[in-house]
Amino acid sequence: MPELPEVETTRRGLAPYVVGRSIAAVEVREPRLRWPVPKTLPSKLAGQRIDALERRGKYLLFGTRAGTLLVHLGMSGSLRYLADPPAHGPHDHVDLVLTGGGCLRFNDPRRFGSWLLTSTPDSHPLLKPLGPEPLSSEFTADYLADACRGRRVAIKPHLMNGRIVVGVGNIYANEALYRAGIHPLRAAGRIARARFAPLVDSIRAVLTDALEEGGTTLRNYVDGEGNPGYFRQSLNVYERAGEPCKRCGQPIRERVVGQRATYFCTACQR
DNA sequence: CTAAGGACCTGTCGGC
DNA sequence: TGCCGACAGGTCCTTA
Repeated sequence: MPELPEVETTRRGLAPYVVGRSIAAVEVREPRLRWPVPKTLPSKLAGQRIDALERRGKYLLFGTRAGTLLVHLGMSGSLRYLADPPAHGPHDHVDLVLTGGGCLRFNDPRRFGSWLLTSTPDSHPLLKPLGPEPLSSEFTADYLADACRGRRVAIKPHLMNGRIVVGVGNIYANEALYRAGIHPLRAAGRIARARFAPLVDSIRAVLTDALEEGGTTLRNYVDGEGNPGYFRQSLNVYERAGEPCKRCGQPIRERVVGQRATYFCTACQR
């Protein structure tokens, strides 16, 4: 579910409620997530102050003196701040209870999310291999052109590979390639050099626009305060198979590429 | 090394 | 109405 705009929206919404506050307890009702929630995680975090809430790719990083809590929302996860938490419901797997009332509640029907603790986030095996942040100055046309050189894989799954660039999932890969006029099945290594600047700009623009709308809600996603994202209405191709291209009127096509639904306009994308 | 496919889970929806 | 298969925003791991 959550791609960069949704995770960043969650981070921004939660930060004012949690940064500077202390953890009273971590209540793990269902430890069977993508990886088991470590049994020692609650005792290590109890009593710690949350000094920072940052994001790397689709991971949220809660910094404490005892280590950094890594939270990933997987496909269907959401993390909400509840000032006065009601009784937990289905799929409310973890509560991070703050001193003085309030808690962060993690809900994740499919359990592809994760809660892990590390004292060395920079060298953590899940974070270390990640590529640049797409909204940072590191992500340039030169960088992406290099990262595509000689690759036979289709550009769309290549953009969704976190080692190339982080934060771009299925919705925004489809949307960015539409904006850039690049066919999602084109081999990454067969993209002309001059097309990388517009592609980088398109990726940035899609993510930035989605961020302004609070992300995209298709099913489960809500931000830190429980609000859905409103970018769905701005999608040009995603889940629009058969509907007219907003630019040329041809029907949007759908195909499965790398096991993921892929949407494009054959007239506008080459 | 690269690339492709399976695996992990639950909920929902369309078709018969 | 009920059942079954396909599919859903991610990404690691295995296999070729």
